[in-house]
Amino acid sequence: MPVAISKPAMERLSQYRRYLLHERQQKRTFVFSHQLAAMMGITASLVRRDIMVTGCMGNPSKGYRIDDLLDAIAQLVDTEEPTPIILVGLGKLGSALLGFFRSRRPNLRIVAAFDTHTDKVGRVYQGTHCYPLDELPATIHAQQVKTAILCVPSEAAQEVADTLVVAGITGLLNFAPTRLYVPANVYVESIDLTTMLEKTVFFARQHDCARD
Amino acid sequence: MPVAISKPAMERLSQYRRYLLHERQQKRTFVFSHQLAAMMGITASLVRRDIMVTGCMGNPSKGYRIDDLLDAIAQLVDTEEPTPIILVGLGKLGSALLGFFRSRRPNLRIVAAFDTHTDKVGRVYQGTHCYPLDELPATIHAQQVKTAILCVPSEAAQEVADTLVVAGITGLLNFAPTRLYVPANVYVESIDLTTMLEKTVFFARQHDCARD
DNA sequence: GGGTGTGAAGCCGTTCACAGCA
DNA sequence: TGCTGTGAACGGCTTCACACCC
Repeated sequence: MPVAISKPAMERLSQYRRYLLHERQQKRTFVFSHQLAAMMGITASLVRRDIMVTGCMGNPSKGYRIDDLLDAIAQLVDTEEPTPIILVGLGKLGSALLGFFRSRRPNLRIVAAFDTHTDKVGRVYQGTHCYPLDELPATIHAQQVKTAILCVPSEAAQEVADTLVVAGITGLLNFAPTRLYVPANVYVESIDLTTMLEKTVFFARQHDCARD
Repeated sequence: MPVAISKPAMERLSQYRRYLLHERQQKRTFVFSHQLAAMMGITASLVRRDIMVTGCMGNPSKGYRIDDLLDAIAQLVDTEEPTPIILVGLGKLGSALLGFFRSRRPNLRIVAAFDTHTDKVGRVYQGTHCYPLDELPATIHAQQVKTAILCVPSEAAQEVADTLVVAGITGLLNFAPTRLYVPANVYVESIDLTTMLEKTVFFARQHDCARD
């Protein structure tokens, strides 16, 4: 672990990259921190702080070289080879996510999908093969998979998570609205869609009241 | 706005509720703060702090009455009538979300979906009718919708968001990987799935290195 | 004794402020 | 002059610590 990166900083780096890639396509070669800040809706200091952890150096009159930034971010957050990922649970949400993640970052490849339903097993969804759950450990070992996306119903989530952890998964992106109990050496990122919607509704109402 | 609730507190209240509803189904009538804390993976003090803002009072020997808590949370975060919500963008992700949110909180009803593709308009997805985009303002006004879920491609997101805001939307749950520029009286909650996956991959690797 | 309610302290991410530099 | 790099200050959320109560 070369440098410690906080979770919010990590999220921002991922988003800087998206913007930088876009800018590079426009043949631009330099950016100022305040430009990144403006498009992210944050302060320029924060951008510079984030860039500090990448070790990238800017130039007071030109700003940061986009290629340097992209390399630095890639070196910090990516591996050399594409990272294999698996997805468990091919319900509506699961297969939508398969499609969503396909064709985003080419370095993040969903190499296999898993489901219990026998009618799904063997078929191909969004270009990804579906296997039965009991092939999980073999696939994880064979491809050295470390990250899994979990889209199974809440009731099954903990059990599947246990299987994944035993098989060697150390990172879980969890869409089931349940807390997962995992060992300390496993990272869980939960996206609780219902909670997010309730939160949006709540603040929508609050903002509505506050309007003049 | 009776009490100020921070964003993290709001998320936790939504999650307490899920657990409390589950407990009530098991015929349990009281909980201690440390029980809620254990299942959320947080400290008991934090739970008590959150409960403080609801105005609910506990009993040192019994804990909190579950019905009281549920009422207090509902009063704080819900409206009396079901809240109407619209969803824009019926791609794979959009229709998966329609299905996901249907049958979750009955008080949050997705009353209509919208898309530009003429072959989708007029059809029914997951029990929800799909309308063309130009009917957005009429529907928002007619049903007094304040919250919208945005699942359109990045390129279209800002334009659609502008339309929504003009029509009176004050809360946006955005799945497009772009920052949205909106007036200060509009709340935006963005779920950046690609960033979340990158984040998970990054910390998965870090945790993997740190294991003994 | 064990749990609640809450002032006070702590922590960590963000912002400020400014020296250094092109 | 205007931007970068960064120590110092700030602020808000979380945790500590403890009085009070059953």
